[in-house]
Amino acid sequence: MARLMQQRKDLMKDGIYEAAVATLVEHGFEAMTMDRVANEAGVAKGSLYNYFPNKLELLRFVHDKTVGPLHERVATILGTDQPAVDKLRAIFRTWFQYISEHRGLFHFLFNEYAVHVLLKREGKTSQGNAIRNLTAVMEQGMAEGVFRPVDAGRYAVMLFGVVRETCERQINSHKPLPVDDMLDVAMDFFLHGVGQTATKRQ
Amino acid sequence: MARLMQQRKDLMKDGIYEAAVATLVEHGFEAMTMDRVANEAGVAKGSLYNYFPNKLELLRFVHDKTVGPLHERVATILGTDQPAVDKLRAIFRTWFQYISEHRGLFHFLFNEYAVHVLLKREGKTSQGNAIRNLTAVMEQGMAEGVFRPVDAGRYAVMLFGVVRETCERQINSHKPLPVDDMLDVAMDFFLHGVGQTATKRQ
Amino acid sequence: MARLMQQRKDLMKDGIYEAAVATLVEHGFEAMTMDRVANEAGVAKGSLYNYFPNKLELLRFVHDKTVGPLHERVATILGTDQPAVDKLRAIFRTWFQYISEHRGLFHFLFNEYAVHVLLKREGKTSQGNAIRNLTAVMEQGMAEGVFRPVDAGRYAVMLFGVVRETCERQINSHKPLPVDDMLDVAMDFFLHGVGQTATKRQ
Amino acid sequence: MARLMQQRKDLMKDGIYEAAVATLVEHGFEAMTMDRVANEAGVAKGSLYNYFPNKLELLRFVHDKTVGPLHERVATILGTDQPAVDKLRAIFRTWFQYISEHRGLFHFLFNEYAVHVLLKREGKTSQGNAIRNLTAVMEQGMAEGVFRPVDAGRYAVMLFGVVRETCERQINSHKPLPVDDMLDVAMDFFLHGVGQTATKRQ
DNA sequence: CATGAATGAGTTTTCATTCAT
DNA sequence: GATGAATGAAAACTCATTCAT
Repeated sequence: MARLMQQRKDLMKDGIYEAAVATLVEHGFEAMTMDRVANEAGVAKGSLYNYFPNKLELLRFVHDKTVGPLHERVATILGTDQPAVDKLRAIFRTWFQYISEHRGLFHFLFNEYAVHVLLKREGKTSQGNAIRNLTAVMEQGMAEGVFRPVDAGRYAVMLFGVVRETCERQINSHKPLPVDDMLDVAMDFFLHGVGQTATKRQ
Repeated sequence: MARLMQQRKDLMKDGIYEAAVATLVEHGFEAMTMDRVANEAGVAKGSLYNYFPNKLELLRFVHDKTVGPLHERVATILGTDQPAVDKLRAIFRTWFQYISEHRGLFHFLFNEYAVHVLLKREGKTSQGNAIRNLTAVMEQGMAEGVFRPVDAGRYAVMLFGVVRETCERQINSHKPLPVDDMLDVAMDFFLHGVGQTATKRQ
Repeated sequence: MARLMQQRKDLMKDGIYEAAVATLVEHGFEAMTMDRVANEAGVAKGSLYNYFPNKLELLRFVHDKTVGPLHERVATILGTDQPAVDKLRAIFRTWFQYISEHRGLFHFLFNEYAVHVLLKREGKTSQGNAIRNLTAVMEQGMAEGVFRPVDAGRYAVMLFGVVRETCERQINSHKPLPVDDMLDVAMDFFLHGVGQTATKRQ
Repeated sequence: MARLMQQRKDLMKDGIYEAAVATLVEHGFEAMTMDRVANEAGVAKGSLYNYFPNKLELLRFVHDKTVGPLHERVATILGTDQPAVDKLRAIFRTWFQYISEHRGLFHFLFNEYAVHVLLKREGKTSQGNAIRNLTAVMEQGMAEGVFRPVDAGRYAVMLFGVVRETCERQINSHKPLPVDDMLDVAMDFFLHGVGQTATKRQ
């Protein structure tokens, strides 16, 4: 009985979630009004407030539900004992795949100022998390001797920039690229840079 | 006579521009109301509409007037006959300096969804422009033989990602880094990547 | 059988009554929502409507159940064969004690506009009742010869004003006075007024 | 020019004031919505906010504009060098007259819980003011030897209760009494009380 | 009967835009 | 052209009431 109720409740939350995402993707953040979400979800405006105390909380829910699985998958990868390079490939692949499957949410999650502000309050921006993870892998790679000794944090930032911008292009492009393709290019850039005479460095 | 009128008009537009920027920086994008801009500019709200048909057009103007000088400086650099690597350094330096000097405007210029939508219409986002420029330099570098032969466009995208994310960190950081520092790190990453055994590639 | 049901029903109504009073006292009239009452009573919001057809009726019930005992006590006093002055003292004492014990409900019971409107319909406001009672005692006192011959109804009104305002001060004061104290002062004012040369009247 | 503008502005404020009062009188405080006020005033809802930053401020304005003149008249009386009894008569007359002229506002100003709360924040309830004034006159009367030596503050409270309740009856009565009549009765009660054998006190 | 999710009209407030002066 | 009051369409949020389970 209680189980059924809970299921029902979850179903409703999921419905609202999907409506919110649809609204977000279709009209952007500024236009995501409670009215539209309710309308899209096919429920009354007031009903939204039975599930989320306010718009912010709904936003948070959308964010968490969207980003959560991604974080989990990445966490799993980080927990393995693969070499750094393999972890990196796996993480990149996860991201690229995820992005390819959730094209519309990308802008919302990464670019939206409001979301940025909203989530920064709690110090849990997606970027922050991602960069922390990348930093860990960078350090592992340096320990393994496969990465040059650099400032792991700052290179993680740049690395994240590479991935992010790649994703953004993927999203906005009319003919999206295969995941493996993106992966190879990013790894190549990351590992070797663009300079021709890399030997000089030695 | 007409010239004087035009000057007068331009002066007014400039005043409004500065008021808009001040409002933007001080209160953020969401809170940039016509009321506040008018107030900041010391003119009546209605007067704004004598110079800009609507808020969007005002935003466009602000964007263009803000980003314009940046584009010009970059264009100048592109027009010189320096080697690709030097051009790149110069462009990066320009950007980093610019960002450091316009911290408050960063989100508005690069990330704000509304601006994105606003400017995408004409295919002239800052990103688009920047990446086109970087692609040109990449191609020059390859022609010079200092860059490996790669897909210039896609590497330009990643390169832009490096710069953009670096800028974003710079903006959000409590203790911003010196421009030269950012520059060295970005160039190092760009040229050599992170991989240790670069020699293997040969 | 039916009796048990009725008892059960009454029990429920009492529970709701107490919850309503608690809400009223804690959060004030404006914030007394059906939600809060249900919550406080530990029943479902919908259940309230099995016992009261609507919020107004609940309010009416709360009012009556709260004021009822007061009326009864006063009625008992009126029914005795004490002299008017003693009755008056007894009634005043009853009121002052009651107010001291129900501080939080005062506004709701005496001043709240909504309640006023709500109850005026039936011409049975607390004030109306109280003044009728006072009028009776005034008349008795005049018959006994201890009160001057005056317009009983109008003096009853003023007398009620004395009591009411005293109560209101008591409620709003940070250091409430002892009941006997209030009583003595009110009786003194009522009997003698403030004029110095009362003898002149004779 | 500026004068005309100011006049225009004041006219609007007055219009809103009157609309607010009308709404208040007709429907009570709870039902005084900005919508209704705007409607009653014949202006757009948004226009209200050009004159009052929020509903509370509108309320405050209504209160002040309503009560202000009364306070002024009373202050004038207090400033004279009449004997206490004459001052009292004059003050009472002012109140009774004022009440007779503003019947509908009475409940709002004296009985409304919300107003009470609202104004208590600033320690400027009408009651507070009135009682302070009465206390001063009480003290003067005692100094003059025409009033018995009593606790001026507490008797002022009761005195105010007399006046207030008289006013309230006046408001709610179908056949209001002449001001002079109310005045005589109140003064008589105040000076002599109701007790027959006042001589006993001596 | 008990429940509590669903409803939707109603509330305050904001703000881009218009327009009479 | 300049002004700023007037507008009204949203927006977020509340809450008494209903009703399927």
